[in-house]
Amino acid sequence: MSQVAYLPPVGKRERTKVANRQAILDAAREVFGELGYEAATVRDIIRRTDLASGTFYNYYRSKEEVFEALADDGARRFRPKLREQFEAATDFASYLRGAMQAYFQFLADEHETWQARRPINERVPHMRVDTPEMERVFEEVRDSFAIIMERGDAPRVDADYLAVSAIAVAREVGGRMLQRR
Amino acid sequence: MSQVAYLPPVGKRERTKVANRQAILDAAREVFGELGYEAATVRDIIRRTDLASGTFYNYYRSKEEVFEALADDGARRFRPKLREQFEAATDFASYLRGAMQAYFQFLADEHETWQARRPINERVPHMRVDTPEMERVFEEVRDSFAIIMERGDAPRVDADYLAVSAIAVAREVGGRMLQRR
Amino acid sequence: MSQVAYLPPVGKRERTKVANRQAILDAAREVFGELGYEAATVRDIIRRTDLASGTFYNYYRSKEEVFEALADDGARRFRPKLREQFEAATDFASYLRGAMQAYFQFLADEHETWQARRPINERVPHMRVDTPEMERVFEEVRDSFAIIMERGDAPRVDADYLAVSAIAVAREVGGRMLQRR
Amino acid sequence: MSQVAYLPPVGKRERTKVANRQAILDAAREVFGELGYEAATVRDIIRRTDLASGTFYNYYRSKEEVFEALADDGARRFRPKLREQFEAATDFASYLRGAMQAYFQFLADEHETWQARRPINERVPHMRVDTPEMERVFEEVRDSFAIIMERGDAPRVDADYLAVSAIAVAREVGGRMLQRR
DNA sequence: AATGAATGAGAATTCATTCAT
DNA sequence: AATGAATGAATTCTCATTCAT
Repeated sequence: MSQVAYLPPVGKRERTKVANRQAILDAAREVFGELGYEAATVRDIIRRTDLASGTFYNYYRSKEEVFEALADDGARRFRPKLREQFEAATDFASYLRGAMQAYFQFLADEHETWQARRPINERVPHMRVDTPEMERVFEEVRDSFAIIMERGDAPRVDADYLAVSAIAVAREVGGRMLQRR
Repeated sequence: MSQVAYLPPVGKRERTKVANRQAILDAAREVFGELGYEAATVRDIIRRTDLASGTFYNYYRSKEEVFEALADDGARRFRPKLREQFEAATDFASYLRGAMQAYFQFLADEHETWQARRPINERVPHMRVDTPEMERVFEEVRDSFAIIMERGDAPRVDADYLAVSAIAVAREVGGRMLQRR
Repeated sequence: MSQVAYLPPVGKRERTKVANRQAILDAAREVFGELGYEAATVRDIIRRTDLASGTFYNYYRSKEEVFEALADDGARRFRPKLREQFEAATDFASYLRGAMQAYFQFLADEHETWQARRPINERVPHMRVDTPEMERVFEEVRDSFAIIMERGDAPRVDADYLAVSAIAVAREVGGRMLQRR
Repeated sequence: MSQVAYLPPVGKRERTKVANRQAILDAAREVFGELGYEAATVRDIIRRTDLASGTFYNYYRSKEEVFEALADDGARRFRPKLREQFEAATDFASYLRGAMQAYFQFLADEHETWQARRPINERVPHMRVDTPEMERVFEEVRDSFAIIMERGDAPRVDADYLAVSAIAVAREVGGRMLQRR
């Protein structure tokens, strides 16, 4: 409050656009986690923020858009962990195990987020792999599978389907894990 | 007023309640398939019907309820097909293959229905296996796995997790299949 | 259908119209008492009955009508008590006291009914004295006042206004009494 | 589109919230006066206004709430008139007479409002003296009675009951006066 | 006369979005 | 860029009433 001169005033107005964008994202994560995607409203989100309702629209055009941003953000943050597992893996089994565990850990850490995210993935039919970052996660998994399978003695399986299946299992099992809290 | 004698008027009043219930269910299947669960409204459903808006509420209390009824109905109709596969299966692999194919076929046959159904399963966190009939499908799969694994030389794996995983993969792959139409 | 001759059928159908009319009236008394006039619906009333919804309309045309019938019925039952007080009264004061007490007793006995009745009286602007029987109660009070005042040494006051005022006070005080239960 | 430069458009946006709140209150007074409390709808009220339907809910949560605000407002405006009568009164009778007349005058001036107000007071059982300002009117009357009775030669009567009765009579007689227009 | 499902008008209310400040 | 009141379309759902049986 008392401030050394030359420091910009501290108040709502001083927020950077970046900070506002993040504030909305964080609020949305909470709200989707608590209410689910469908029940959540833009008002719910903006209410958790100290921004005004109109301000939401300076950053996102709709609930859908903020949801996608959220999913994208999660995928982006998860990818490095996946990469680590790939680098540490010695064979297919160890990669799969590591990646699954990493995912479950990530899920546990974000709990609400992912609880909320799932609905979206499926609610809009084509949203399975459908933010850019989610697509990159899929590619990462598929390519890792391909490399490891080639490298080793593993059976030749279509890497695409394998990746899809592994991701499906990870989600399903992860989701159940969370439901049991 | 003027009516051909001996021909009773054919109005909604003489429909059986069963027929009305089914008409709503059918309309809902279409609507969820076309618009997705979230976008669909009760009005959309009833509009596809020649019933009055208030009549919907004589049968279902909400969009949720009709959706659940739909899911339940689908699961109930799928179960016999699953049973057939179990009876025809000679080993684990053949059961898995048969069940998956049966599922994909069922999906293809119902297209819209399932496209719509998925959203719900996931939107409400606990809805994965959560209408009574869906639970019975899960049990059927799990028990079939258990029996087949015992019977044969298959590796001992937790049948619960295996069933969950197989179902997740079936859904995911099936969903993608439909998305490509 | 096939019935032993000479024995009237036992069942809903055997109800007399009088009994049905009374059943509706009784149900309405309860419902208005519990929900208040405005919140009460015809459905609420008929539900307390073992009659079908359509049957209501064989007896009363609307919620208003059944309410009026209720008010009328109450007034009709109260009038004799008022008459007793008049006959027992020796002077103005004793009549007023007796009538008030009789009213409060009547109110206490019917509790729900009157709790419910009041709303109506006032909700529809002209309903103060406005069922035939309520008008007769008013006349009874006014005439009793007039007779007693003439008979005695009482001050000459307009009997109409006096009756209106006395009734107003009785209602107000009676109402408050009930509110304190 | 074409606008005189320098003259800002006059739209609802620049109204003060106070003006909007008052506009709704005024519209409600009219509507309740014309239709009665029960028949009136929020739509009727907002329609008399040049506000949008949703705007109603920015100010009041329901028909009930706006009604209470109306009653409160009336009582607040009446109280000073009552005070004047108290100050001008020389004895109990003159106060009672003055207060009654002031009330009838107030009623006549507001006609519709009060015609409408009564229903509410009674519909909800405890609403007799129940907005803060109405309670203050009651207290004013009671205290005035007490002071005047102490001051003078008046008979000792419970001031509470006396006030209740006087108010009841004033309402009833006033109401009848209005009904005869 | 009784039944009770069907009707459909209409009420309350929410909510994404706009836009003057 | 932020604000937050205003907007009004849209939705859910209730309910009095009808009417075929």
